[in-house]
Amino acid sequence: MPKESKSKAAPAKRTTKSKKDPAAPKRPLSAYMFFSQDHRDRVKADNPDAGFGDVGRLLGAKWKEMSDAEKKPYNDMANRDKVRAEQEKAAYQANGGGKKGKKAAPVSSDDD
DNA sequence: GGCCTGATTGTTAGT
DNA sequence: ACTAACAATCAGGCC
Repeated sequence: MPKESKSKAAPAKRTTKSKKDPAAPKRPLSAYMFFSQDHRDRVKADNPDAGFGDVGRLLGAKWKEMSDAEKKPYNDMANRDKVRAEQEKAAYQANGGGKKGKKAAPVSSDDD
């Protein structure tokens, strides 16, 4: 069995904050992201009165109820997105990795 | 070498 | 424009 529980699972305090990486390669969306994109309309259709918290909760709840096979297509999308992220990271590293302000682009032997 | 943590993704809707 | 739960994710960084 997979070791999912350990010490992680933060309470709930992150949100788009902090910004240490200047180039921020950004990560690939997760299956949930694609899932929401497709279900956002469906959930809203089922809960036209539901706002964000309601939809979000129901969405996640359903997501867990979904079978791995159901998530498969979403995983596939997330998979392709991951590849996309690879390009970002690659370019990100090619641009300085995570250094401060540095170009670092040895394209030619002599440029300066 | 292995573990962990942080940062990010997208949704909506209100402020 | 941002933030908030919802879940995944994953790669790099640190011991």
